[in-house]
Parts: sequence; structure tokens; C-alpha cells
Amino acid sequence: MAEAQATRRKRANGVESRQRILDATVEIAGERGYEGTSIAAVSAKCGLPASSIYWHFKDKDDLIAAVIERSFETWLAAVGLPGEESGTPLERVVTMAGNVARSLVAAPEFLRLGLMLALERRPTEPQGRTVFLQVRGIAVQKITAVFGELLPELDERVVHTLTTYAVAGADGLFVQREINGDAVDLVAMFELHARLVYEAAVRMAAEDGSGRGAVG
Amino acid sequence: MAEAQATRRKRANGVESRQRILDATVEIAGERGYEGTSIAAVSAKCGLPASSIYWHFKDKDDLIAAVIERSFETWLAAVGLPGEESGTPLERVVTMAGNVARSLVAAPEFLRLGLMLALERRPTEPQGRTVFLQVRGIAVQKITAVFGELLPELDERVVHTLTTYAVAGADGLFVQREINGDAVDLVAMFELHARLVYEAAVRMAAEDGSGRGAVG
DNA sequence: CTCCAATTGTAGCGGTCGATACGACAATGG
DNA sequence: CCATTGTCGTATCGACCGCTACAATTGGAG
Repeated sequence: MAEAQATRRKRANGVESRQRILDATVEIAGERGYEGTSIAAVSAKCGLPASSIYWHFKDKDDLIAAVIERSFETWLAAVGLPGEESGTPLERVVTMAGNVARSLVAAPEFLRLGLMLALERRPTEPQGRTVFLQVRGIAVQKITAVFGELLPELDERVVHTLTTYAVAGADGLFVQREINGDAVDLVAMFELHARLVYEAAVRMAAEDGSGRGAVG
Repeated sequence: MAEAQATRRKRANGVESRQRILDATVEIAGERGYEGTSIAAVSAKCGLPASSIYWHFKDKDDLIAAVIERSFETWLAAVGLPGEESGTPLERVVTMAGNVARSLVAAPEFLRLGLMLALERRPTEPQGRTVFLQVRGIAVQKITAVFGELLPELDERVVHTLTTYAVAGADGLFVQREINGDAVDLVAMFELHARLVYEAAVRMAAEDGSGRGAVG
């Protein structure tokens, strides 16, 4: 067991090849989008022939979907476990937002490629788009859970609105950074966003039951 | 003037053909992105041969750029002139946000295609991406001007932060609607966004000079 | 009617696309 | 040592890509 994996040196090391292919694909797909990702370009970048790519993946669609899946896991690892943040609820929310921002700076491929796929509207939807929307849905549910936990008196509909707004802010700020580069301090903007959303949620919770759900 | 335009009935009406080509292109490009927009597909959709497309436009890049430009003008027309909204500054800001939201629902092609191009990072940047970022810069400057006009005591750096945040919210909410469809009430979300940003701006203006720029 | 310019139609160029067939070869189990 | 299995290299396939050449057709100007 000590040398079970090390014996495969030169060839037939499919695991590493699979990673090399995914590495090359995530780079090219993040640059050029779905259609712009050609098998030949991936092959040139990872140094493996096209036949190897088609041995590891069923077709191009499957390759892109696998890229989305792996980049999501990479991003999840970068976010880290929520941990037991200390302090006031506001401080904890701000800390969580900062962590998400840092993870998006460290591993932006997932959201960049995912948003590119999400904005497309093909007649036959690529599998990668479906995968992205699924894992994105998981993240949305987690945010919803945070709202329900921190402010249990909030109406379900209000929680949905707040979640939509929180996710939209994250997406939009990420896009801003992709466009303007390092000029955008993503961590600071995420923390600001968290503060504004949290304060709005607190006000909505206080107003709840008085007949109106609007803020202001 | 009764038959000035009607004389050109069957052929050689290049103006309408150009519009037909642009109509077909904006539809396909909004579905499939830059690389996915093939001349053959545009030709099939608009009913004109490829040679006509290349008579009206230099190449594919020029065609996409022209689409961006025209869809921007269409969107600007949908937004309408700012007009002299009445009421409090908050009410005016909320009204403006609602108008922008309605225009994005009526003419989403501009922002959808623009964001798709903006997220791409090709070695050689498409002309359409440059055009989008330019006209987007115009819109950003207008928002900056609104902040400076409504709250002149705000620091320039704070205005920049608020503008970034406001635009990010708009982008993100638009993306949410593109993903979730009519389940997202874009007008309501934009109005909520406007309220939160405006209130944050007012608080920042009040805190300005007291040493800290943070909110909360 | 003749001529010109604008526009469309037909045909095809070289190149790249996604995908496959098939053999070479390394490692493993027997 | 041999057969099997997993993986890579070579060589292609037909389809489609962006793009162009060039003739045909049209409407308007003279």
C-alpha cells in the first residue's frame, strides 16, 4: 500500500491525466465560453491527444459538466467550513461574506464559467448549465437557512426576497471584479453588502406584522 | 411622401436587410454566445445569404459589435428620458430604478449579451466586448452623477463605492431573472435595491467626517 | 434604353470542428 | 510468459466554420 500508486510512473496514470485535462479545460472555458472551448485547444494545452480526452469523458458536454462539478468542489474547499464564528449575528454574517469573497478571488473559475453558461439559452441545454444551476441551488438554500436561523420571525416570502437579493449582490459584485479587475476590493464590497442586507432584514423583521413588508 | 418608401418593394432595400440581419444575430448571440453565433445560423434565421451579411458587415466581429451598439440604443430608448420626477429624492431614485428594471424586462438582449461578452477573457478581445464596456461606462457615469447631485457632501471615494455597489446589484438582479425567469419580480427587486442603496448613502453622508466610512 | 451601383444568389475555398477507429504500448494478474 | 486492461498516439471522418469570388438581378440616373 506504500507504493501502490507510485508504481505507475510514465504511462497509464489516468488519474493525473484526467486532472490535467480538467485543468486545461477550466482555463480555456473560462476564457472563451462553451462553444469556444475546442477539444483541439484543450488537447494542446494539456499535452494529451484528443483520443485521451474522449477516453476520460463521453463527449464535450460531459467534459464541461465535469469541469463545473470539480471547480465547484474547489470553490467549496476555498470557502471552508462555516465554523463557529463568534460575536454578534451581524459580525458573523459579515465574516461569512468576507470568506465567500476571498474564496471567489482565490477560485473564480467556478462562478465565472457558471455565469457564462447560465446566461446562455440554447435550444438544447448543456449538461454543464444544469449542473451549475443545481449546485448553485444548494448554495442558495444555505443562505436561506442562515436567514431563517438568525431571524426566525421573518416571513417565508421575505426570506425568499432577501435571499434573492443577497445572491444577486454576490453575483453582481463578482461580475464587477471580473470586469474591473483588482480595482474592485471584493472582500470589502461583500462585507458592505452583508451589512446592508442584514440591516434590511432586521428592519423587515421589526416591521413584520404591522401590515406592510416594504422597507422605508 | 405617401409612397416615398413604398416604391422599394421587392429587392435592393439594404436598410431593412441590415435590420433583419441584426435582429437574427441578436437572437442567436443571446442564445449561444459569441462563438456559438455562426454566420450560417444568422443567414438561415434572417433568410439572407451569407454574402449579404458580409456586404453589410466587415466580418463576424463587426457584426457582433453592431448588434451590441444597436441593442444598447434600443435599451436606452426603453429606459426613456429621466424626466423631472417629482417627490422626495428617495422617491425619485426608486422611480428611476423601476424604470431601468422595466426597460431590462422589455429589452434584455443588451445586458444579457453584454455580460456574456464581458465575462469572456479571450487573448484577442472581441470588438463587441470593447463596445459593451464603453457604453456601460457611460451608464456608470450617469449613476455617479446622480449620487453627486443628490448627496453632494459625499466623499468621492464613497461615491465610487456606492456606484459600484449599485451597478453590481443591477447586474446581479438581472442575472437572477435570467436564471429564474418570471419568478423574479425585477421591478420590485430594483426598487428595493434603490431604497437600500439610497439609505446607505444617506447614512454614509451623515457619518462622513466623523473618521470612519464604514456603515453600521 | 443604357449604364451604374447596390444587393442578392451560387458555389466553393482552406481550415477547424467534434468525434471515432485502430494499433502501440505499459502495467498487472495469472 | 502471456493475456487482459487501461491509456496514449496516429490518422482520419463528415460536417461545419468564417469568408470570398463572381455572376445575376434589381432600381434609379442619365
